[in-house]
Amino acid sequence: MDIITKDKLISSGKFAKLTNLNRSALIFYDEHGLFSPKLRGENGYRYYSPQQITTVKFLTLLRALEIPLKKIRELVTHRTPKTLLELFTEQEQRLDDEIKRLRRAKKILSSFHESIATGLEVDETVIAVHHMKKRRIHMGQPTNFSNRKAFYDNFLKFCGETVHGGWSVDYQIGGYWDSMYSFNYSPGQPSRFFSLDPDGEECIKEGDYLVGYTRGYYGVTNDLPARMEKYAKEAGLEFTGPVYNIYLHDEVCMADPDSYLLQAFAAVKQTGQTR
Amino acid sequence: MDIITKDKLISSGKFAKLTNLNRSALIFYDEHGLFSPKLRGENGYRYYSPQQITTVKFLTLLRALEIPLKKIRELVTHRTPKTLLELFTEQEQRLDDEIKRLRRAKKILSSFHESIATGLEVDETVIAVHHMKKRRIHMGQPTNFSNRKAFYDNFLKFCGETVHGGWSVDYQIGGYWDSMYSFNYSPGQPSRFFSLDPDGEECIKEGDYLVGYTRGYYGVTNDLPARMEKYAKEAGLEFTGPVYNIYLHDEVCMADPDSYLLQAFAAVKQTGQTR
DNA sequence: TTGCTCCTCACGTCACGTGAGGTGGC
DNA sequence: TTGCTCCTCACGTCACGTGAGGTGGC
Repeated sequence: MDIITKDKLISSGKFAKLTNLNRSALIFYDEHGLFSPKLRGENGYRYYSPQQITTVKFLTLLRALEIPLKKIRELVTHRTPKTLLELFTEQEQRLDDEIKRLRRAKKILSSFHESIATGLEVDETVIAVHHMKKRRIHMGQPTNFSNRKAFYDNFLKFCGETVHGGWSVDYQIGGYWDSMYSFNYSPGQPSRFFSLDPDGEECIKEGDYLVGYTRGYYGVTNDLPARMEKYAKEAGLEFTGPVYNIYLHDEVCMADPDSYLLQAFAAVKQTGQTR
Repeated sequence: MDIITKDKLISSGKFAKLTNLNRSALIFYDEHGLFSPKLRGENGYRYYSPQQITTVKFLTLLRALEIPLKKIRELVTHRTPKTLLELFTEQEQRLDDEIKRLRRAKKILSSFHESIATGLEVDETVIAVHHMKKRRIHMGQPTNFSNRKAFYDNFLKFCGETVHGGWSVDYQIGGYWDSMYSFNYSPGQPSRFFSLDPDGEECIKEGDYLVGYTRGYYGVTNDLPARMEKYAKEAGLEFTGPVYNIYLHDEVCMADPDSYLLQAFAAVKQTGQTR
């Protein structure tokens, strides 16, 4: 090997720039026996060899994988091709998992994103028929409102069963009624809960829906069911399917609980008999 | 809104289990004004409402995005649909970047993986002709060996130019010679450096290569060039293209610098004249 | 009564980042 | 000489995790 002379070597500042590391990180690695400069000047200056760039690159790769320094130190002192191969195999798996996790987070984000954006675009004073695209959801079991804390029990039950079934409870949760009749009769008691899970096993069917909005805390529907029924009657619409409630703006994006924006939509068809 | 009574509420331990958070995290959030229980018992017990599960879910989503608590606190106190929409748009971008970063890390890992695995499978005592698949690389500029620290200068130059050109210097770096003649003549002085970048603009062409191995520190080729020439002569092979050097086992997986495993391969064809 | 859960400090951890105060090199 | 780089402490930071020591509830 070569004789090491200072003129071939690189000071800590320059080496930091070359490797895109903070100088303090280099000092930290040196102090903790992870990675030391090739040479120490009589004045204490740290000098690195160009070859050490590749070593640092490998170190930063391991750090980018969030392997703790303790494990890196172990690894580096006991490395063999076989142990490294094991590590790499394990880490490739971990990376796959992590990528999946991030993709999931993206899905959740864009689900919220869509709701909030819709809430901003929409004219909430107007009730109208809109064509809605198919939308996947995860549907919970039927609810059971027999005692006074039933809402919470049902909500908890939905969350528990959702997680237990391997579904995610991170998407927004909405309320489902079998019919406009039951929505109007007991707007605070959905027949089922559902979550806006784009990988859900069921879906909100594509089709025409009568869509209305109101503001208020969870469960507050004000006169919305009545307004929807009235509109339907006047427009010659017949309710043909379930009613869905989704909070487009909820606690996630609003501080004032009385301003949450509820969207209700019910499957309808034209009867032809307009008043 | 409902009157809050304890029987609808959930203790900190149970709430922690429900939300899959550590109890200490809940206490930490409470102490730092991020998220507090609905009710505090006279004995100091923390009681959460089932509704707060969704709040926590949102919190953990933000934490999963690695948004610092400080920013989360700001966000939560000043949230509006618009600011949240901005945040989500920004975070979706960040997630895309992060996924790209992880994919890149995976590529780097699998590149090392392949080298190490090949090094373990191979019979390093044998020189032989192998058909090699096309392999993308990033090729550096021609080297210039005029002074005694030229190797390091060239190496640094390659690294600098690679990064500067937008390429990655995280893949393994190898040596390239225009011909077997120049490899044999100056085995310590490659005509160019290259990196095993699978997105590189050039490639090692698919075809037949004479492949040999030796062990030693970077730049140590021992008698490998001579052995390759001898083998070629005896087997009636003609060298038709460049020579590549790759360290299958280098400092990444070996502690002993004298045991690094070098693979050299040179493009050949049969002349038909076997001795 | 037993065992489980809850509480509040207080200190630890991880991988650096950030000065303060001072020296070395071209 | 000036300005830049380097050094060594020492303390800060971030988001909890981990006991210790003690109380409350069924």
